[in-house]
Amino acid sequence: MIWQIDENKQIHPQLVDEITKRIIQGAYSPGEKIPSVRELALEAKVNPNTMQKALLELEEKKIIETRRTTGKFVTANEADIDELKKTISTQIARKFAGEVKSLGLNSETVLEMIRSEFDD
Amino acid sequence: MIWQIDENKQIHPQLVDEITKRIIQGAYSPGEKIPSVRELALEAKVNPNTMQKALLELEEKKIIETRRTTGKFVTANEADIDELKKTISTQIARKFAGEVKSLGLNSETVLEMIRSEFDD
Amino acid sequence: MIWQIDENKQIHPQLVDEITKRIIQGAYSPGEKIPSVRELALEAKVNPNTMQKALLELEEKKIIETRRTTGKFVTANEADIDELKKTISTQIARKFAGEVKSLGLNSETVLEMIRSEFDD
Amino acid sequence: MIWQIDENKQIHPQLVDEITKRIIQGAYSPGEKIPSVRELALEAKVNPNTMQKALLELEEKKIIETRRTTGKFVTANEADIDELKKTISTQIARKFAGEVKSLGLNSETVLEMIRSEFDD
DNA sequence: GTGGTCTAGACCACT
DNA sequence: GTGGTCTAGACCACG
Repeated sequence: MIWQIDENKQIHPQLVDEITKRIIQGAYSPGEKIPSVRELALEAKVNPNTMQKALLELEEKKIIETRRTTGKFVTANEADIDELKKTISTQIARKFAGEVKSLGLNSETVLEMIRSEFDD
Repeated sequence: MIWQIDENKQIHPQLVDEITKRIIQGAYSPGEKIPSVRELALEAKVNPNTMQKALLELEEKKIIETRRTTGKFVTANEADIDELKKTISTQIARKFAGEVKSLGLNSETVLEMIRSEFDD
Repeated sequence: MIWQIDENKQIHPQLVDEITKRIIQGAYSPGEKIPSVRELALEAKVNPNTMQKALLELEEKKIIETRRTTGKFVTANEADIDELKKTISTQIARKFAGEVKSLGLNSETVLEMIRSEFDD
Repeated sequence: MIWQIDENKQIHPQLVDEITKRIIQGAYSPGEKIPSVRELALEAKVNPNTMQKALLELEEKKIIETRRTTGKFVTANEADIDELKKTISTQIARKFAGEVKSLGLNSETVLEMIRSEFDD
């Protein structure tokens, strides 16, 4: 699985986002074990410390949980994951809408642009 | 004019974006003088050096130009500015489309979300 | 290693030239790490920020590259470095030729002057 | 007559150099009147104050002289001018030789490069 | 200890 | 008062 990390921004927020995305997509499913910190760090070409920090943040958000000596697991509750998906989606949409509005684009133009992006 | 700067991200890219936005909106028009470095820095509550760096980047992108001891001016060529507007718009749209696609949302859902954002 | 900086001219272009020269000479070889920003700044008796700016310019010219938290390295590609040497040499020669031509000197005189300089 | 001024360097030294060059070439001959400060400033697209400062420096170097209410004149003494020409030429040659030596070029290569520049 | 960023404050050339 | 440059010193993320 590919990790796209921009070295010029802070790294662990990017890791958090990427893992969250994977959970939402179902790449890591509710109740499932996720790869070990070392494995993930290797994949992402990132220092294990940094990956550890990212996973800690996800745990604080109750998105994953640690079972000692066994590994880290995605939260079992599917409803929570669904809720998460909605929250993130609207966050992204809101941010996007804000940006295009501030450029002075009208909704027609914007919707058209989005449609053409989806036709690719 | 209001500056919304997030102190936790790098500042000068945010300044670049903000000024670019103003030029696209027409708040600063082609051929016109923009406020002095010091003035802008004061407005944005930012160190003049930081603003200077942002303006330098805009100059490298040929969006503004400097007349020594006189001030900085928006590029006179209106076609360039229009081009800029298109480029930026599609950039934003493409990024957004990429994000929502990677979350596994379909175009219907996405368009609906955008519409509801525009109804606010 | 000695740094000859003329305080009355802009400093960072001089730093750029000096470092470029060292790379061409092979004092810093392709693929090798160069001293840290702070170290170079200390050597050159210059503020680290100023050195940083100079190195940034070299990076934009693809002469050096940065590995975050590790250091800065000369571009590995030796052919590029060789190309660089040629480009710089002809640049200097062209500028010189332009100057002496505009003084109305003929090629004989010029060549003779150069020869005598090399006899020192 | 064309003036090539680089706005990013200090201006008046450039003016000094340019005028000196013209005198050496004979564009302004020994004993002759040179154009007025205003005229020169206009030609060079430079503030009259700046041109004035440049001419003052030339006067201090005894290259030109002011006759009140009449204008400024090139020093009458042709030997002086000739001396000047030699001094400047060797200065330029010495600087050039220094640069190419520090790049590690040998005299053969250098002489060849110069020749080819003169063949243009 | 590495690079990167920001602030504060100073000085310069030019108009 | 304009842009441009430099210094000094601080803090951050990362390894």
